[in-house]
Amino acid sequence: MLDIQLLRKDAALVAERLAARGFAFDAARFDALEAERKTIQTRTQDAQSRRNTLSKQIGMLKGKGEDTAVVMAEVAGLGDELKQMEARLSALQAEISDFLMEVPNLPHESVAHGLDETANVEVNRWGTPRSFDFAVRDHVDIGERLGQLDFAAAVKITGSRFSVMKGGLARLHRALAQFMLDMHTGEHGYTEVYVPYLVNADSMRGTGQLPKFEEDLFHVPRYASQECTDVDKLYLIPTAEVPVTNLLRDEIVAVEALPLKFVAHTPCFRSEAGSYGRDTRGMIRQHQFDKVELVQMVRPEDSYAALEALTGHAETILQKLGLPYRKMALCSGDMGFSAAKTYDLEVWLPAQNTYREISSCSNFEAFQARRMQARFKVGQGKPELLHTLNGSGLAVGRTLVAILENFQNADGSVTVPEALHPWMGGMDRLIPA
RNA sequence: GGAGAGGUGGCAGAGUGGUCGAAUGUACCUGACUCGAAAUCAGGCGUAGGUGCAAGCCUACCGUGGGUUCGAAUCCCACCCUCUCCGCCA
Repeated sequence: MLDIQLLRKDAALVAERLAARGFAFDAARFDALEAERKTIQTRTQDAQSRRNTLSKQIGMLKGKGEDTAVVMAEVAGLGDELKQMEARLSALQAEISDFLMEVPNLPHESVAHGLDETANVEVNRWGTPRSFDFAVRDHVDIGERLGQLDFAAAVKITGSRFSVMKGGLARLHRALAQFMLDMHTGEHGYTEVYVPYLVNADSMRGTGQLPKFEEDLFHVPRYASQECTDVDKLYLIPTAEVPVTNLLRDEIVAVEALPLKFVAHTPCFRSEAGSYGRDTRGMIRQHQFDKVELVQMVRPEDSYAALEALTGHAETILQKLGLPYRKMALCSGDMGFSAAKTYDLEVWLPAQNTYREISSCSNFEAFQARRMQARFKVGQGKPELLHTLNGSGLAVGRTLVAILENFQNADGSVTVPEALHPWMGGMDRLIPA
């Protein structure tokens, strides 16, 4: 959510900056709503004030045993009108809040202008894509030839866009998550957290998934055999960002506690509505996948340095695994709803002969913090909104795909990167059965 | 699943219709005393919004949402959460 004070002061400027990301901000509507709100609020509060004064008088008179008829008569007329004004005011405030909740974050000044991914800027590349002296297979072929990746079984059990892994591949998947967690806790100073995979609507609003992106989410009724009204829905998390960032919702922490750095390994659930034709083959786009997520809460002045550091933490994983990648600075139109600045890390996939997103690292500035009232306090000072950041470190399923494709051998086996050996129980290759 | 108790300021804890945004204790901040500290004493000490150049004034908030009333922390309804006992369970 944007700062309403900023909108009141300069809606035109905000509209201009939002246009850079392809969002049409209706400044006229905002101004009209605000003007009416202001009038109604002032009038309502005046009426409330009068009622309170008169009611106190009644209390005093009764205390002294005097007659209250005159005052009672005066206050009697106030009731209906006041009720109407209060209703109108709260309707207006809800309208303004709904309006604001659908406005995306302002892009940081360093973000390139552009409306889609073609305007993204490559920041750097790491590693050299390997050249193969045999025909490369994609991860689906490799996994199925190993006899360790089974999409047919997943379709039978659940449906499309799920997968079943077995044996060494399942272990490799687990090893990846363990390796990432151990790196981030041991080397990068993050605190591991375990969090719920089902969250309430307030949490989804806090990080910005709601109200705009309901269709991307899976949800369940809070109780079995219950009609699903909004309040009674629990949502499956689309990323650990949601439960982890919401740890700070409605909290005020001492400035000494910052920065807070959390890492969580969770499954993620996405309905992938509207992407029916894309990445239908393989594990690239699944309804359920695992991810190790990095989350930071920092002082506002530190958040851009923290974004660089956090992105670096994700890059370290790719480097240790020996996976070639490139770092992209997203343009204004390609960033997520809540982000002020985002770097995507894209890993090299030989079978697709291209780089594919494996991590997305964003600074949300105070956008999420304002929605969820996540604040810090210096000494006895006034609470201030902190800045939130997060990034994948990394998406486990896609990392697995990258390993299968980059480290495949002519005989159908796959070499396990050395960094993962401690978690592989002596297994250094996956070999077809 | 059954039975009961309860949700009040950072914490503890009063308050069952009328100057209650809320006693008291404690923590915290400022000042006095002290070489310094402790102890003691005095004052301060929630969040959000509106209005004003400002001092300030006003409004809302006692788990959440409704309702009754001139007036609700207090009464009524629904929901959420916590705790205790029994049952069940990884």
